[in-house]
Amino acid sequence: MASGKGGGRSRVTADDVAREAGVSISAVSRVFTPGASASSKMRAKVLAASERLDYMPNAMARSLMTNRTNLIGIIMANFKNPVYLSILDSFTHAIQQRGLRSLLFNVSHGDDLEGSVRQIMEYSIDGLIVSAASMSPLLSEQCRRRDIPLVVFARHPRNVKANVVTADNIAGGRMAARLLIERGYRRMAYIGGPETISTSRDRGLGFDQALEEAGLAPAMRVNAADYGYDEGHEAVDRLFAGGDRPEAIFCVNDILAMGVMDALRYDFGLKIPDDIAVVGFDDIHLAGTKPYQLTTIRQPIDAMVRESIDILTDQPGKGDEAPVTRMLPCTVVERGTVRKSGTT
Amino acid sequence: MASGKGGGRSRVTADDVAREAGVSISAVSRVFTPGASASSKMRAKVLAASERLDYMPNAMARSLMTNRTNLIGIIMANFKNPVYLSILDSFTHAIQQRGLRSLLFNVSHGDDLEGSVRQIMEYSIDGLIVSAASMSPLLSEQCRRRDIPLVVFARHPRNVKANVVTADNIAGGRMAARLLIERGYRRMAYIGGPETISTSRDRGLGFDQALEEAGLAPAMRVNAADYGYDEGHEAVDRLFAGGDRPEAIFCVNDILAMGVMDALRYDFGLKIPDDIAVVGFDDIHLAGTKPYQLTTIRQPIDAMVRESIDILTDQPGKGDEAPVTRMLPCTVVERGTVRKSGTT
DNA sequence: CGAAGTTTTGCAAGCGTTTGCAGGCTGAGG
DNA sequence: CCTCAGCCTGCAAACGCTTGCAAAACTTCG
Repeated sequence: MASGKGGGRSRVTADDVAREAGVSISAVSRVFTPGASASSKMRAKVLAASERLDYMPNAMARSLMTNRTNLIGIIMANFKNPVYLSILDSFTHAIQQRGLRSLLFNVSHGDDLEGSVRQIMEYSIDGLIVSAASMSPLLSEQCRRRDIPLVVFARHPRNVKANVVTADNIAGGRMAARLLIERGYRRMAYIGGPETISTSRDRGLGFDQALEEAGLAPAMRVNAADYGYDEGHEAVDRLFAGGDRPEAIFCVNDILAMGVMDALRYDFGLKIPDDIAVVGFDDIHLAGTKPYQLTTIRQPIDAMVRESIDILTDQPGKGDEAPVTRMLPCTVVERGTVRKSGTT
Repeated sequence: MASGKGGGRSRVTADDVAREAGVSISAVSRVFTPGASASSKMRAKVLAASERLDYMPNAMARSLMTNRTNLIGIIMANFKNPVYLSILDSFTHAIQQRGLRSLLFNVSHGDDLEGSVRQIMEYSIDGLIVSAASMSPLLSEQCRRRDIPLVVFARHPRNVKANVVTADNIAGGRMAARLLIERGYRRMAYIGGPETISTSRDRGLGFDQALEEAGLAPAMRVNAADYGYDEGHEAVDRLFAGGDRPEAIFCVNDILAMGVMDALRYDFGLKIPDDIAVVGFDDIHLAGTKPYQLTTIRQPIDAMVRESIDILTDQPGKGDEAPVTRMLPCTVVERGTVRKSGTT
């Protein structure tokens, strides 16, 4: 029966506040429920009592009745690429702005996705964002069954039925190609990531499309084993092993491009952009640093994030609607790894 | 098969499973509660029924009874420094390993901490990790009042009563100094972060201590406005404005050190380590890349994280114990920004 | 001043679990 | 065959909140 007495050991409940304020429990509840009706007199009494007792509604109990937890799940896997820190920043911020909370799941350490799915579902979250390579059909099936809106972020899986928010990677690939063509480069290479990943495929696809439209040969192609700096070195080694060196390299993302640039400069003694051009993707903060000055294709992260949250929060009304796909345009960020003049 | 009539619209509850299996609700509950007693026959029936119905206990309802949410809150602010991506990786992984979940709060966008605190407390989390500069006494007070174990991570605030897990920053600063002294450097500078931050203070303190012990003058000192690459440039400008150039610069962290290195090389045309030495702190992944090859002091992130979670999960038993402080040792990671031989 | 209309308020029935308690069942010992 | 432990199991009371419903309180107006 510890209401206000002693040191405040046990939690203060609505009941305590009600007693303290001389009103009913429902009254307390209504004061803390945005839409509910309550006279200003009562509101004042309850608020004062809550203040005195340092009361705070229990989110668990509330969600039991309302069926809403205000929790948004975020599944992430790639904790090596700094761009994901920006993404996380953007997501958590957007989520908090709307009075929601972020439940973060890490599926990178070989923690099997399937197992995690169970753990996630126990919390009956209000929405789920998947920003990880592995998008199992199981997951989308579970979400559908439980009516949990799902957004796949920055990936475009073919086999699952889910909302998708992504950059227009194909168009982004084309931008890279057109920029290089315009500047007089002809023999191109594309260094992608694992072939299974849609972003890697799409960027390469767009790149080749634009090359073909310009009557050029398709890009020489190497797939890095993973998105990372070190993989960039290894990819260049393989690319150059063929003997036929390209004039320009388009990389599936910035962190890889940085590894590529350093391999070109330090291992092969090439000058960028004089000897060879490099274009990246993402526009991470480090791409703008002095040693790199990387020309790159920027994804509109913030806009993509906003779009994702919008879809999640709008969904409840619609229920069985067909999943939507939003592709947001990329932009070219020109720095110093592609020469300016279009010489031949 | 989709069990529930109509297509599985509403959640499957223990009640449904009980009916399906021909047992009581309590039986279902006990099967899903690790310690509880249940005959293997009943267990089998319940498990089979749950499988058929795709049942999953509701974490909210459970925590209402048990008073445990299995939720660990993480408060973070610095989403620009890549080291925090590793930290987050490590934390989420460790948390999930123990069957807990991570609730992530971003307090970087000027979202006031005070307001966030309320939002956090509503979820009656089982533990809280604060890895942000701003550690208000209010927060620790609230945690104490609600009996929520609290760990301040990688910060060492003086004014709050809370558990603290941090690297031994003073010793780390000394390591940097001793390395530089041993290699024959004499006139040192320290580029710190905002003076209010304990890590910045402590690293500088240790650095100066070791200088004094060696009979050297204290380090010239500049404080960057924030931890970031760009701030490194600006700090060097201010440092060199005095006219008296140091032979070596110790930076409060790697990302700042990278900015410093590039300012030295590109703006002042200095060679590292021939003209000037640089030492960083953290050992982020990018510190090892070709253009930087930064010699740095590494914090044992994984160990610190494990220690933090241990404290959080042990705490419930102890309750009112005095807060503990754990300082873990750093190590020197030598690369190429300090010359090898100790010439004079 | 009283009737009709409009809030405001309290009651009580949930929400999906866990858990103390007591009755039921099982099997061993007499 | 009966008794007495021991385990299982179901009942029902929480946990802290929301919300439909109807009574109470206040307004407005004839």
